[in-house]
Amino acid sequence: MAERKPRKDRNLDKASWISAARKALIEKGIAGISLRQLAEDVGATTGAFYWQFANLEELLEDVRQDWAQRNTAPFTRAIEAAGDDGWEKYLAYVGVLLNEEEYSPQYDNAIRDWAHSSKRTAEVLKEIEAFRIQQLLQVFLALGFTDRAAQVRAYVTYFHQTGYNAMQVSEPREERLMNIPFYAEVLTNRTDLLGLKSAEAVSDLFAKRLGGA
Amino acid sequence: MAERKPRKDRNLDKASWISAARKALIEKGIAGISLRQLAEDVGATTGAFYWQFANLEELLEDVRQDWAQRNTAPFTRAIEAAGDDGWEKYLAYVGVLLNEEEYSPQYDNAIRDWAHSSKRTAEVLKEIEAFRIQQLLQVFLALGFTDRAAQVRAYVTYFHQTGYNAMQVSEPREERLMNIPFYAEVLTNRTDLLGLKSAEAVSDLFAKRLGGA
DNA sequence: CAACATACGTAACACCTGTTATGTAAAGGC
DNA sequence: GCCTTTACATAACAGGTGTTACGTATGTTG
Repeated sequence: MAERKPRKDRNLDKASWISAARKALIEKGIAGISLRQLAEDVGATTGAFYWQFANLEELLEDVRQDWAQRNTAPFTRAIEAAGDDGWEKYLAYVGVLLNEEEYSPQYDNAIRDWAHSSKRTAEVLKEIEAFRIQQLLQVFLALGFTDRAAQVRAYVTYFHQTGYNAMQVSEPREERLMNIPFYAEVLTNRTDLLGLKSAEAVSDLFAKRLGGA
Repeated sequence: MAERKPRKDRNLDKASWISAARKALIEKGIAGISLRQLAEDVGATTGAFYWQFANLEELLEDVRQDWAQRNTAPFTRAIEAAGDDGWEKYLAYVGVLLNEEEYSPQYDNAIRDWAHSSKRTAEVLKEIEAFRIQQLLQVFLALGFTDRAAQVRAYVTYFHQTGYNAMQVSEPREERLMNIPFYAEVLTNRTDLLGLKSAEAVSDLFAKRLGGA
């Protein structure tokens, strides 16, 4: 097995290994990453791995950076694009959360798990989370909250989302959409969305905003 | 090493192994649990282990049950003891969260991590979390919220706490105490605690309640 | 005092891990 | 056509894992 293919048919670059590692990390946790398994996934052997990376740790560091980029950029883009209005910024944030093709909550979970056994991962995670909370703080300041009130609402919003992801809640999408107006009321004190009486109405709101941005 | 001690000096029961496993799980995650390491911790060898347990899985199942009991009972006790008033129930819940000798958020984290690679652990976790959220729902119903509003506030409260723990936030205790009135306002809409202007005043409130129960 | 069950310790098994040394087929340069 | 470099595959090494077979000291019973 693992027969040698003609040169043109193969393109074993770093990205292939990172992609396989990301997939394994998300599906089975950091303990599920094994060189032999990764090699099988990319259709190569462990020997090939060491042509692209000095060692496993080098790949893992690339995975950390891959996560930091993939799971942060979508929020930054959306919130910036929403303009200066706080309510628009909040809706943009929720919009990214709902559109899970843009970012992966499971990726977040896997990194957080990994951080418990890897100092370096904990370091990267801490840095990114501080950035995200700071980002949410700006949203709540733009919404008119000040000082500790804004800080606490940013915390509740982020912690709530983290907890929701960590628990891998499996509620029907309709249920999730119907809850959004209520979450918005608790977190921002704004009742704007409570008039939306169907899941479709909520869904449309964010679809429209995505198109307009 | 590992010399044979006189029979009277040793008490290698299941609890010793469970305790060592709990410690290892919390500190290093499920991957950090190794039979040889556990044996060293309890001052025995792997051979001794198989006298108490049929295999590793049997110990791990005991650990799952250990967690379910330890990290749920304190909340049940406190909320029941608080009587029928919703506000008192909420304060009792927060009181347990603050008094981390009663339950271990790190234990929760470790179990949640483990659940990502163990179907059985995920099963136990899911069951316990459903119970906890149901418990919080009763608190918010007692506070006067109804239907989806009560449900959403129970979710936000639990998810927020889970996220807070998962992130291993390292804020000074004074900071944490000062935030409590604001969290209470966001989650319950009650402003009762906003008058407390010092960390000590918040701390006293819960100390008094603990004594009175 | 002898016989027996209890409660371990010791050592080995098979399997898995990251890593490395070495072999080798393909591509490019002269 | 030869030579060198590239890009792998193969196989082995050292060290870790759960598990098991077996030896052995201790405590209990007759």
